[in-house]
Amino acid sequence: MIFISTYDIIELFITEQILKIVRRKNMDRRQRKTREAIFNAFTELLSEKDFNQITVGEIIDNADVGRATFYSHFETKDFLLKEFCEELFCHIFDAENNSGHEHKHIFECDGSQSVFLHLLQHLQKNDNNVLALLSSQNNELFLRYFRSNIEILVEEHLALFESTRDEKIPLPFWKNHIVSTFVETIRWWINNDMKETPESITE
Amino acid sequence: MIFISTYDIIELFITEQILKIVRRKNMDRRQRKTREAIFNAFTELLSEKDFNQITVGEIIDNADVGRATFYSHFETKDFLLKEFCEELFCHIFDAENNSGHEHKHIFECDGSQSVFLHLLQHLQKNDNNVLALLSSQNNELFLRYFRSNIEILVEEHLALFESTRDEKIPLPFWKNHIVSTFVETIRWWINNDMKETPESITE
DNA sequence: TTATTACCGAACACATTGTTCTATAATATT
DNA sequence: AATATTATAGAACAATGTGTTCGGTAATAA
Repeated sequence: MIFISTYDIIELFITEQILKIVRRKNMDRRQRKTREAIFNAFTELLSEKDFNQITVGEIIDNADVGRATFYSHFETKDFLLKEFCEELFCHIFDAENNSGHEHKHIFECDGSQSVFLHLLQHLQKNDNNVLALLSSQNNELFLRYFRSNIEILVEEHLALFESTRDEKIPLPFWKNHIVSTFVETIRWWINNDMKETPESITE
Repeated sequence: MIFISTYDIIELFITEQILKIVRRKNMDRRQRKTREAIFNAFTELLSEKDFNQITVGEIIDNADVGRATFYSHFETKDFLLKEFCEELFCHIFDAENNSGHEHKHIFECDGSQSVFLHLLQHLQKNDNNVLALLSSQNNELFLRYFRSNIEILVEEHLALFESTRDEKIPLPFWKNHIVSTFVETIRWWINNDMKETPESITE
């Protein structure tokens, strides 16, 4: 016999991501403000120059925030980037759930074709200036994060692509190929000012 | 009537790359030694840690070279990386010309299939520890340089791939797709300890 | 109203960068 | 072989960036 407490069940549903969001909404208004100010300043700087050339001094000047305050929010500049990306991509990949409601998940559609379509449409809406970041000098940086998210999605919905797979091709290679094609197509698409989406999908 | 002086002809053949090599061979022995010492120290550090976390201090300590000497060779750490990569990939892509002589160029073979084969074989020989670099924490860094070299090669030999191309697919997209597949396959191949080459090629 | 908490701003030690200098030793030139 | 040239070591240097600490102040929570 297995005992499952209500606490266990709750814990099952409250993922780490959700916890973070809840924690953030319950934050002190001052904390939210400075956090947002830092993120905004950071976004602006990222579109201008390389991440490695951005100094903490510049960030806090643009955000109009004290030095000590910055370091009470983020351990280092790299942690700022990490949290920034998490928030950014969490937003992209979850936005449909919270707002639209016409489709619950980016992959839960007709077939594997609409997967592309949805993501591209989403990018076209350009929430949070993702496009600016993906096409900036730091595109490699963000494509890396972007890729890791895509990898998870593809992993979860590998069955959708199984039909087009040749039996001779080893699975991990096939997986890598799908993800790479996905990411590289988007990279190309963004760098070439975006043609229409269905056309890209047919490929 | 067009006049072409011998000087012009010579200039046609003496590319910038060759000039660099010649200049390097005529260098003072001391210069060559320190340059090599710095490169070796740099290689070792690159396999250990992230490029951005490597300091000039570490490099000159490992190379056992004075600080001023380093800066007389390389303007900054980034220039060191640049020259390092140039020498590295110049070596990979030109090695066959200078040594083997069984085939003159990586692309001048039977068909598009052996292109893969040659490059993979070349990587397997692991000249200059390219593999260590391509699979280190800095793999993104080197794959970027690697990619730009592949791009040039593909550009030059685009005709080879024309046969497999669907007419509906725009050319620049097709080019991007070939290069990406190429690079990403190699990335996967290296990260998975390299199976046999012909199998990868058939894909 | 009171207690808590986040903020500012300034100062601080520390590390890294890139420059400049002189003396010395290895090369190149004649 | 003698001399001129050039690269190097080593140390000191200013300039910049990092991350921490502190006490006072103002906003928020209780």
